Amino acid sequence: MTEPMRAFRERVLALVARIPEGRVMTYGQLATLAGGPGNARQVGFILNGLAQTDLPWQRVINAQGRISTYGVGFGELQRGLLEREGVHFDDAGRVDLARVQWWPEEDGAGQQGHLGL
DNA sequence: GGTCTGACCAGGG
DNA sequence: ACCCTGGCCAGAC
Repeated sequence: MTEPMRAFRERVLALVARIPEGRVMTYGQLATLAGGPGNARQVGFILNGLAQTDLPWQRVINAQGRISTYGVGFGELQRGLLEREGVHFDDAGRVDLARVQWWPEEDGAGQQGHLGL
């Protein structure tokens, strides 16, 4: 693995670790914030195998608000974990990103209107 | 090198 | 809302 890619991976994991309970981030969003816009697919690859770590991997979904892990057998688990955190899925199996997507900037001062406004 | 694949994404029909 | 397409780029052969 190349050095730049290793650094990218570390930044992605660091971001995932900061996602608050009940909130989510998308693959593309993580890629961009980690300094690799366009590397959304790599983020999925990086997260593969993280299901047994203490990182909140379940809080990463795709840009359409859908679970992307059914294909690798973690779909039901991921959805269950998120629902247990209070994330709501609609009839189409999607979450309302406008409400639950998390951006690091929210840490210090709330900016995004996720508080149901 | 070449080629295929993927826990993706945005756009178009 | 759906499906398809092209673009994307690191890994694995």
